Amino acid sequence: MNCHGIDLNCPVDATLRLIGGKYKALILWHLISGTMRHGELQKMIPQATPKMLTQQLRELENDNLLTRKVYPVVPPKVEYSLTDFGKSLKPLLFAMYDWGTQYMHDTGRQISCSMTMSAKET
Amino acid sequence: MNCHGIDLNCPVDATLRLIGGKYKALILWHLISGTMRHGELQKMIPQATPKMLTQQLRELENDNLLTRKVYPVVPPKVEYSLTDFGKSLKPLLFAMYDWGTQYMHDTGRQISCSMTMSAKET
DNA sequence: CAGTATCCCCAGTGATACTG
DNA sequence: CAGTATCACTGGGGATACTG
Repeated sequence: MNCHGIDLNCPVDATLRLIGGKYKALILWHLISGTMRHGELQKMIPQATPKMLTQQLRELENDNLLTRKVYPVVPPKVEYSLTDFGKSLKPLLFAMYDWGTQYMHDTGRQISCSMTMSAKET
Repeated sequence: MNCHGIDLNCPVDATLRLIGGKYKALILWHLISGTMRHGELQKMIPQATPKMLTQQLRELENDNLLTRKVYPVVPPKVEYSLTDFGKSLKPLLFAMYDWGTQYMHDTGRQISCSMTMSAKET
């Protein structure tokens, strides 16, 4: 039994169960460049509704891929950051980025969501 | 406009649109080790119903990630293989496999779906 | 701001039966 | 064997309104 009550026997399957959610890889990818607030993530992933974004963030938090830090201030402030476990996904996320970049280049599309290379060094 | 009628601007998003389908990464992963028939894939991905498997295979075919070869024999025989474009996903799929393997190892789970290392050399 | 709480709908999926 | 066709359902996800 895994964290979702289903047998995991294939590593690729296991990976997908953790980061295969609708916006999970995208969220994790954007968090590579650093801590972000809910609203910032919302702007970067506009296709996700606030509800969905929150839901995916909660699942990622439950799976220990990111941490949620709440500041007791008004107005509310919440920051999301990758855990070390989440950071271990960097090679995979960069592989996704690289393949997508190549694909978009080959098909002549613009790339409007880039990533500073400095993040890769961390 | 991309192949599904939605703007693609983030490479990670672009990647997910092509291989983010429910069983797509799994299908592509299993095809790395070579050509496979529908029934073989079905056994390797039992959680997918035949209908779903066919549907995902069609989408992958439409996106030129795999080819479908029909032999005009009785009983029918259909073989699926990765295209060169599909093979370009290998680094990404192996990154998924590697991360999943590490994760399963860390959480003390058995790995019953392995992959011969020979495939990696191709 | 960063969420919850509700309601609601339909598209994705399963189950079943059938066919070239 | 490798599908297609059909029906039925349900729960994932959208829309909206509200709150600490």
